[in-house]
Amino acid sequence: MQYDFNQIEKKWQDYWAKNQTFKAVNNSDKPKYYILDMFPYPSGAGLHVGHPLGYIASDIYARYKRHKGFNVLHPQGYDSFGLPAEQYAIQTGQHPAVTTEENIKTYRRQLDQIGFSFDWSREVRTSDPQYYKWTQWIFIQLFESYFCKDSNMAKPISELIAVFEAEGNLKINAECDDNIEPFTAENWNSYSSKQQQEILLKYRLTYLAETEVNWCPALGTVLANDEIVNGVSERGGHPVVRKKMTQWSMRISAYAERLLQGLDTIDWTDSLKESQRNWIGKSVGASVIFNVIPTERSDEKSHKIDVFTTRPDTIFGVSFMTLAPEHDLVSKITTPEQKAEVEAYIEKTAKRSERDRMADVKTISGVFTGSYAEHPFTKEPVPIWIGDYVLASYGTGAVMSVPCGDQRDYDFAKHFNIPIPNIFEGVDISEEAYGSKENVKITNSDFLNGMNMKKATKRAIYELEQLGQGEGKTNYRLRDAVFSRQRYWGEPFPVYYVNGMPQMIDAKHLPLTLPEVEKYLPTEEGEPPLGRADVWAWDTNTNQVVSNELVFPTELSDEESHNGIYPLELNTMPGWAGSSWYFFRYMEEKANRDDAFATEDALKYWENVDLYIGGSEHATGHLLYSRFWVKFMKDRGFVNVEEPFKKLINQGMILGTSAYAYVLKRSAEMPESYIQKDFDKFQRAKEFLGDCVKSFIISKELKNKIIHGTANQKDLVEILKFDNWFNSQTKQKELKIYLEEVKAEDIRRIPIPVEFVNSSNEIDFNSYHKWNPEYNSAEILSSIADREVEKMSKSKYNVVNPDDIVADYGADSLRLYEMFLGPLEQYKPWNTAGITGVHSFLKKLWKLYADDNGLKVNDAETTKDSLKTLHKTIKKVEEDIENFSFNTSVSTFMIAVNELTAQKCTSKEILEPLLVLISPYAPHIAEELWSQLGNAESISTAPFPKFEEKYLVESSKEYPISFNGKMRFTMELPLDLSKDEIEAAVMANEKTQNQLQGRTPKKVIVVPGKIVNIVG
RNA sequence: GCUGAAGUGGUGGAAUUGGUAGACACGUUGGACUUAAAAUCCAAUGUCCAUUAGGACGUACGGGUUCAAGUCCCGUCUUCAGUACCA
Repeated sequence: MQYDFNQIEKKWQDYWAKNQTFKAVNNSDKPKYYILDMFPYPSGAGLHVGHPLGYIASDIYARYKRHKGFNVLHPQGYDSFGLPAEQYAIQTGQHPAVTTEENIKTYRRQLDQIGFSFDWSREVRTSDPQYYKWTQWIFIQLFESYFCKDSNMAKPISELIAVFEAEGNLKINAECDDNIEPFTAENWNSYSSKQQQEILLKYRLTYLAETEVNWCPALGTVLANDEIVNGVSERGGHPVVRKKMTQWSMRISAYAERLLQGLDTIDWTDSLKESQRNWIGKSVGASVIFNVIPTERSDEKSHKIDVFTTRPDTIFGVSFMTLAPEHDLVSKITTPEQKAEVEAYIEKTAKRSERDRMADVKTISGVFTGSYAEHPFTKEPVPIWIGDYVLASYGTGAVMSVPCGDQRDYDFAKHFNIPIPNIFEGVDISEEAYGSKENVKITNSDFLNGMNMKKATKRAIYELEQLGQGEGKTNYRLRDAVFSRQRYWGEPFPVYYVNGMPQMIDAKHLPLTLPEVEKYLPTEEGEPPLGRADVWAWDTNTNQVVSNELVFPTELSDEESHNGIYPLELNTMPGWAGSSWYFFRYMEEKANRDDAFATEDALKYWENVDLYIGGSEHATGHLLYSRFWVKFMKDRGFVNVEEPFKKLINQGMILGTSAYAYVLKRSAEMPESYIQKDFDKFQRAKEFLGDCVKSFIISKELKNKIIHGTANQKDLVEILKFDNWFNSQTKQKELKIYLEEVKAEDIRRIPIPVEFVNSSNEIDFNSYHKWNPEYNSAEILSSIADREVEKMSKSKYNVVNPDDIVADYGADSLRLYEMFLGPLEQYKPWNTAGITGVHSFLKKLWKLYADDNGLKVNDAETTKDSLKTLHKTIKKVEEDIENFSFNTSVSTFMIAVNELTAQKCTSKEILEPLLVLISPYAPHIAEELWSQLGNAESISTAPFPKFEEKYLVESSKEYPISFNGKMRFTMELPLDLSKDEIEAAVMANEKTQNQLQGRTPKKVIVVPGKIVNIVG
């Protein structure tokens, strides 16, 4: 009986599918457990070995939970709207739905052969109209809601309208746009419908607003910040301009405080919570209004500068103000004398990206506007500057500068010779600002003198309020999220426009499906791709999508004479729309999904996700938006939970181990990109060529030490050793001289596909030359590959496809190896060579149960050793899984199998439970052996073995005997000895006397069961 | 700049509360089997010194606490990720 993994794995995957082994049920006596992976975007490239890492971990946990008696929901689906399919459509004209369908098929095939215990009957796809119908529905609910600050929750907009009708907006405490004019009930009732709609938009949780975007006219599209490099588009290098566009926004800022507070209730990693906290960016302080002093020549009335500060206690330390160069007031308050300089500065700043402004902290720049503001208390004039260290996008885009208390203000003041008044008692500020909030008293500050920060802050706010020039304020960095995309392959908005005002399509007519277009590009006028659709208007008479031609031209129509056919929204929703609620959809079985996104019963039963596994790159995107939508849905009574994901684990990325060879050929026509211009890499290349067997490279660290002059004697010895080694070998010397003459452009570094490099880093040139004959005549080609760890990518030829691994070693080997690589959350390199280790482990495991003559397992008596091995393993594996330390349990299995093999164990009593332990990790081999042992049911139904301490109790211990903390030898002693008895036994040992060489120990430390340390 | 994570053999990594550093694998070397190769099995394998016995050094670097430090404390460096000069 051989371990035929291909046959076994196929057999059990078919069995699971046929018997629906992993189908979850929505009612059960067992406790529920919902374990979810971040669903994948089905890209055209298919899976590489990095993708399944998180799925394997969650699958192990899901299978483990089933053994532990839980009703487990472990679904999978596809985030199938997205840019790559659209780009492919633009290039090839193929409908994104078609390519997406193909990609999903590939993904499914690849996932299936890894043996996941997914309940595929609950699959979701965000691009499926039956799914996005409900995404559109949620959008409508957001539109029909506002955020009540009194009750701190979302409420139906109808309630707000009722208030407006009864008392206007004077008393209402609701989250809204900044530019709200107060109105009475009378005003409201006299407004036209359009005016009322405009006002309501300012309160709705999703609303239309003018937003600044990075517009690239050449591409006809909006670009993300990281798609722009040096002011031009990353692809194509086209110019990018800032442009205002009307877009849908989500009022996520209303939920800032709840999103922050909620973090304390969920079990996520501290680093992840920290990045969300930073993103929300709460700061408590005050807003202060400074009146600009009008000059004779400046225009009209006085302007007001609103600043936000976290340190109102330092208000008497203000010696200047700084506005962001983009600040609206700049053009209004700049004096004619300063105008030229200010404008030049603004132009200069506009070219710098925010990243640029941020990275460069050394350069201090700014310009005086010529104007002054009046200090609210002292009434002294305060000069107003502009400086690019103040960002327009945060707070009010203006700062009251307190150089004695803030280092950036201090540097700015020093640079421009602005006075630095000291308001801290007994603090020296001649060298730097005093940023600490603790242990200091305020001075030179009128009514704040002698107070500490806390007290002074309170008092300053009180005094500002008395003057009407400020108030206590909490500021959040979190901005409302733009929700429109100028793309084709996304959810259409269920929105049509009457007189320019957005109207929702009634939920019962959803889904509003994507129209057909002949091209997936923006229109020539710069409209989104949906602008190309011919049939894209809403007929309110029939509630159907009809031809655009039926829409009355706006100039001819007013509301009365309209024919009831209106243009539909041309934008689509962003990628995070569908992913913000998909975890609820899985809760419902497909049969019941027509009338609700999930039934109440299903939502009540599954509540929220118990364990969520995915990449940390979603920390502030998906994971924040989902929390926002769930809170909203809770407020409106659609779901019962406040948070979507109770526990969350980030899996680290698996990196590729690229291989490079160095080629020396002066006249070769080789791609420019292979030339090593980087000095370090050039040196490395020379060393590789100089000695293809072993390369000694001075580490980067050592180089840095030499540069910084911090190398110690030991480091210098290292360097000398390297030189000696290189010089002592004549052949090397010749080669070295030869290489000395070599110019950087003579050495090429060529990527070698990883499949042509063996585990000893030797390059298989036969295969390589067949694949690429270009370098057949190269003068020298390093025969050993230089390895580099980088992201897996096609262009680096380091992608490893799981299909190949499964074909060569089997899914169980792949699963074990992915776990064996290292801790789940860590970034780690993939190296296929190492898989032989886990593969031969599986073979050894098989041999424990079966040999050429068939099954070896029998009813033999258990031995003490075997029981000990088994229970040690149970204990460790259980602890490991609970701690998500999957790498260490693989080692534990190896140790167990090595031990049981050495013990020649054949006892069913030992070997049967061992299979259950291994089955979450290597389910196929476990199922096969389990059924060979005569079990009719799938191993997934078996309970997890129970650990029993009694098998691990020892009677003696191999004590390490240390002298001054250094272990010298070990001594086997019974565990029931007292401290004194242990000491006596150790002192009587001949080796102890050898170590002491006649000295009398000063002290003997005995920790029973642990260690003996002899001092002296 | 700030925030977070990390730094252990040739490589991936282990050491869960301070108690035998390097488990388990990969790789390497030697051996067995074989006409040969593959597969499999056995042995060695942190570095240095020593014929052996054994010894010295060793967890990024420099200090400290302790009978005992990879683990705790202080300082420094490096790498990776994120970022918003956050007033």
